[in-house]
Amino acid sequence: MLTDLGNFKRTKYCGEVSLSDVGKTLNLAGWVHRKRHHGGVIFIDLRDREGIIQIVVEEKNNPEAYEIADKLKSEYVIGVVGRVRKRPEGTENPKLKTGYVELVADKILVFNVSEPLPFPVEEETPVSEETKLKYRFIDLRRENMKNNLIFRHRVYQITRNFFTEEGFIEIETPFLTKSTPEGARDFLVPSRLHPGKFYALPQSPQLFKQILMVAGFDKYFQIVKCFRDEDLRADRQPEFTQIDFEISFVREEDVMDIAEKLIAKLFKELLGIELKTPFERISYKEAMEKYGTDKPDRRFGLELIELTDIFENTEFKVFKAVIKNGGVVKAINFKNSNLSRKEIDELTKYVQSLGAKGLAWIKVEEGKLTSPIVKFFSEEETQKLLERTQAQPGDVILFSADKRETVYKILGNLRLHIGKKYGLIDENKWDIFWVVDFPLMEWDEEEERFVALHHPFTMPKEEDIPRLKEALETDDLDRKKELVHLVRARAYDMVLNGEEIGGGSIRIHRKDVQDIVFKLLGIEEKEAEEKFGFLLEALKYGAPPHGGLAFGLDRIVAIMLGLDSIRDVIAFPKTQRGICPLTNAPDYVETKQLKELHIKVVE
RNA sequence: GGAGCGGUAGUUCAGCCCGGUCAGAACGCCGGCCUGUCAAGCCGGAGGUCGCGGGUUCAAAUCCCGUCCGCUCCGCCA
Repeated sequence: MLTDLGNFKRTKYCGEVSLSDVGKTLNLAGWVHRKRHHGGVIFIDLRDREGIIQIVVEEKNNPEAYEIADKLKSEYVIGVVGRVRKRPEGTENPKLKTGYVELVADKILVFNVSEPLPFPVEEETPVSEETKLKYRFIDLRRENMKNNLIFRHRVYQITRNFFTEEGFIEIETPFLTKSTPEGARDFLVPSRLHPGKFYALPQSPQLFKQILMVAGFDKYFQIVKCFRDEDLRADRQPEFTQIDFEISFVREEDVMDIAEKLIAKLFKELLGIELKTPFERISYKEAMEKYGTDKPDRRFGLELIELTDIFENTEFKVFKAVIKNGGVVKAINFKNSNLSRKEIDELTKYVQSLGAKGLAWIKVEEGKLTSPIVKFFSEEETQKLLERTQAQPGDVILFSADKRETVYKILGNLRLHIGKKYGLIDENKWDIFWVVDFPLMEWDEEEERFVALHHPFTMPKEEDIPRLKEALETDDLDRKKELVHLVRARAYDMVLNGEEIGGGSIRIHRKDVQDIVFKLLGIEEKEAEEKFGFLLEALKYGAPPHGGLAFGLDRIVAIMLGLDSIRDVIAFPKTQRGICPLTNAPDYVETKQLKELHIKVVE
């Protein structure tokens, strides 16, 4: 039954056959999507990339083709030569794009057979992630996955055209590069030619694009894979794609303007949505205080309310202790929720999973307050609290009192949890804005040193540089922290529906400033020389002022398509433990290979 | 490293609480019938190491312990 392609040549995609083809003879090729056998007449839904068309085979008119059609099974790969005709009246199928025509088979060629599929190409039944990834070639035949990848392709095209029109030059940077400290864990590649030495896969092309600026390519862009060996999430894969760009002789506004234009263009051309530019900007401080996160989802309320001042002199031991230790008291008011004890218990469990000791709450009811803690409050405190939270009967106020960062984390996540769980999020809204005025560095308790919030090449605000210098000079750690925390970065993040989709900064182009920053980050001169020497060297030879940004392409595509996981916009993604079920990577290698690489595995 | 949810037929699931006719459904698959269907229909059939290992018990899909895998989250991710 099987036949070679022979001189068969496809003349059209199945999905593109239309009324204008009626009467024509076409050669179609594709997969048997489904077969309906009526005894005497067989209908075959033939599927290719562009869609599905109905093939008709009648026994009395074409016994030869009928005999072959009879034997066809799902997902056999066939070619059909036939004549397009208008469907008989009353048999049209408006659900199909091609539903007003059908192809009367003249000849059927069977190019290949298929075993029964592990799961159907139809999407009615969901399939477990692992099965989908193991049989990704089947999964990608599905309408949604196929469309996702085509959508992604269009994002590439629009992006490339956009940057080209704006005068940017696309330049590739190496994947086999040098491991650098700071940031994520590197994937390492052993060097065969240099025993004991390793390349690292780039976490981003950051240093190379800066060097390209020094080289005079004043507008660079690239759609590029990046690699970070960290734990995975729904929006994080070990290898992911960035839209990366960098420009010389610019300030923040110039970079942000280009970034906005690209996003606005993608939304307009792909979704038909006009985003209002320039995008709104909020400060890091505002984001943290109101939402407890630097990437707030503002499509719903439930903002964090500051209460520390109200409880400054409280007798309530828990709050008192927290405030005395420099912590804060904040709350969210879940308006008109009438939460039951059971629901509050669930929320308590949730915050406990985040590391909270518990969840203090007040149920505001008609004429009374139900709460395990309100009895410890003074009359005045209760009054001010109700006023500040604008409490009404039906509301439930949920508290967090702890170190500032902890309160942000607890309430920020609780807010999001409630928003999702209780359907507060307006899914039809597109909330896009910038977060600006990030601190340059923050103190890392564990490592007992400052770490860069963005990366070590981010330019501090000019007016804050004296503070940096002073911080460098003082030996008083508390004073040092105080000074450093006041230093703001010339950095900006773009946030879309509560996800960070891009971030960038104006970079340090002066060696003296870079030296100060490295020193404060605890990177000694020798280390800086070893690890970033090539950049520092470049900065000596006429580095222009420059800045840029990188977008997370996978995230952008996923959000635009309304998907929760970037796995659904990546052809061959990894599972949460970094495994590819299709290829079974990572895997053991031959001892010989290890030997060549001068590597010995230690248990 | 930690928390939660899940793992039963090819697929998606029910059964698990309360151990004993609980090895079940739908779809798919195989065979047959059928000339206008399009999630075709009708009749018949095959198909399971209940993730894995151990324990408790007269008896375990069901209870307990451990472990592996998938997903979500915290930590981590400049």
